[in-house]
Amino acid sequence: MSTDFIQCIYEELIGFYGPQGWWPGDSPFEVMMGAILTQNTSWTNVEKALENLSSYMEPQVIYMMDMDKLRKLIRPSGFYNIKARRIKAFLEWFKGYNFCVNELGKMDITTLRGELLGISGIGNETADSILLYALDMPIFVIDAYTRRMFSRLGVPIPKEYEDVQKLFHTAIEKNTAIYNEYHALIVRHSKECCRKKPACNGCFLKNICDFYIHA
DNA sequence: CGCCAGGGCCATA
DNA sequence: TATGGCCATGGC
Repeated sequence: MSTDFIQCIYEELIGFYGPQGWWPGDSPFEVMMGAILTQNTSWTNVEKALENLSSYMEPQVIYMMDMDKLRKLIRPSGFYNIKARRIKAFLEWFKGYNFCVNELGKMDITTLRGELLGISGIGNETADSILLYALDMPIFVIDAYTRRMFSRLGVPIPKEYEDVQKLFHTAIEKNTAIYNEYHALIVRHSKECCRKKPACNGCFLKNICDFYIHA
């Protein structure tokens, strides 16, 4: 059963790597900006952009900021024309909640997710990253690493984002801290191990994988 | 030099 | 529904 396997992999990863303490960021708003900036972009480049933004890191300030200035500041993160537009679109929506994180935190998670997805430039992964890592809401983030890692380990992964998410929501208890750690661990392991050993051969997950999937 | 990174939108069939 | 093109920088 792949749900047991998914639980088990979490235990293995947390045992091996320990807690990851995501998301790196000084405030929920910075996490939201990072979530947009990191779309298809390496985190090291995002860090440069966030550093450039650091003295302006308040929603009202960036909302008022000249577009050309914003473009220039986030340039290192790549796709800077599009991302500047996406940040402005997000802030235009956020203004409706008085740029107040606490107001978002009081909302029903399904309603809020729907609103985030309605913003141009916010898709499934970015929305869920904001919900989980900026607002501490219990939702599992699915990304390319998650799909690749588990399909390589032998778990059949659906095509639709929501279907993959359901798989993890079913397998793991609904717990924000665990969802937070698990996704971070998947990213950590994917960067550290799977990139060097594309089939996950010989890594410490191999035995558990053989036991559950190939038994 | 080429490849890719913690996606998402849009046009086309 | 499902591909394919596009956006762009910096690390390796």
